[in-house]
Amino acid sequence: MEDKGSYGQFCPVAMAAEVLCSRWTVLVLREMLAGSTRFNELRRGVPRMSPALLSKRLKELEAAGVVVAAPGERGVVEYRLSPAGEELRPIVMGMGFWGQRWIESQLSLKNLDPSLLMWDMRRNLRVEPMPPRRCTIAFQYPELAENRRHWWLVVNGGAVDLCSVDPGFEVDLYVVGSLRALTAIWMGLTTVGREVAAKQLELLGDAMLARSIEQWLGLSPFAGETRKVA
Amino acid sequence: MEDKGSYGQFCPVAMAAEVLCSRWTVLVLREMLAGSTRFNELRRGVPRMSPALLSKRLKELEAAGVVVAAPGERGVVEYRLSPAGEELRPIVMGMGFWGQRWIESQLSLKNLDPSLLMWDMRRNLRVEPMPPRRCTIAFQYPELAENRRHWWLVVNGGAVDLCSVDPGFEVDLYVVGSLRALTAIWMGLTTVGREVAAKQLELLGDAMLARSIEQWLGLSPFAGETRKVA
DNA sequence: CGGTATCCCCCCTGATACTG
DNA sequence: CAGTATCAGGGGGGATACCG
Repeated sequence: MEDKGSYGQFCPVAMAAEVLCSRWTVLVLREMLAGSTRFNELRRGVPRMSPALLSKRLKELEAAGVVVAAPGERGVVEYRLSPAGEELRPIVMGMGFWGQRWIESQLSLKNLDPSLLMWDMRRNLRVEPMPPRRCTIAFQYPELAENRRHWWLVVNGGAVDLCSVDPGFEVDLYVVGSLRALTAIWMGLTTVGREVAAKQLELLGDAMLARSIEQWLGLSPFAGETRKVA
Repeated sequence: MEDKGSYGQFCPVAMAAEVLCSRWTVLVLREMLAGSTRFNELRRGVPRMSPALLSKRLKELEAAGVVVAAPGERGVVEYRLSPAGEELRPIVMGMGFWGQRWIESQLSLKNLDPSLLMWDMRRNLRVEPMPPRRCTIAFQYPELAENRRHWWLVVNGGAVDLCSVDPGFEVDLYVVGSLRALTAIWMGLTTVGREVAAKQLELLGDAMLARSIEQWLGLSPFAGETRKVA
């Protein structure tokens, strides 16, 4: 009779919490709100989530009317937010802004991950301020193991590609520094200029690209929020 | 090294989700946002949560800087929201509004609970439209077992008391009907007038009080939200 | 690429009792 | 009243392998 997972409360907060507050769920929603639609695309945003669990969550969200799964262009299933799901945007974003304001940055910076960071940067890179030609930006994190040290963002014709293996193009700009510094920049906790001055970051190559980096390197959507804690 | 419960992501959404999205947590926050401060007061709002777990969650929220526990007037511990906790209000309320819009009401109405309903009504009853004298409203749910059938709201000098045992006062108004009907009214899914007309609800006693019931019987904070699903 | 299947463990959770 | 102690059970979810 009594559903095990249910709070047993008619209150809309409780009903909503049953849908939203299971492990990984809001992170999956965050990925979908950011525009990911394919299974493996979603996985890149939640790499530590097992595919079985991601599949289960997607089905749950579909059953709840939040996600619609339908074959896309080439018959491949695409997951999209329903209108109900789209209306979760202010809630998920609100959680992010709250986290940015109230979670100690030291705590966040314990969770460094170059793959997630580069993936985020790829998504938010601003193409317009860049030269119209193809540009290749190489990121290097010297302190990391070889297989996670090198990343390339290739901007070409308005599209941005992220590579973890050398695409072979001539590199226009090298961005070399600690993963912690670049993550802090991404989160709006510091700036490129400050980290360069502090020798945590080095820009090598095209001077124009280097000078305009704060124009084209997008920051986290939450970077502007004023912090209330250290 | 790697914290087990952590998502391992620096993203503020993930950090916030670690704090907010464990079982029962948002319901505890809802209670605190509604004004409850004492342990057993909180328990009344989450009756199916074990005291051990409530205690654990309160400690977690305290560690996260969301809740402040401090001895109150008579040395009894009182739990209050910190500024960070208070800033969760739009998020928790947002979840409620979203639930009201997008969760099928049939689903909510599977979770009927007279104790929660009466506790909510006690909290939101509007004293001003009532006569200045002491008023006793008796609620009866004939279909329920004897021990959950009878409830009394006693309004006296601006204070509202909820009793599940007869306080002994003369009753000014009897509200008799199905728990489902009264819950639906509380949630804004229907109105007193409609349920009376449909014979799901009966008002007996003081005609003035009966006539003004929609003035003094407060509704759920989410009742006004326009529904998008059945 | 896009998922299932399987295994298994740990911890969450619920229940009950108890204590200051 | 305000919790803590203890215990048992179940399932959530992590890891890995596998399949179409």
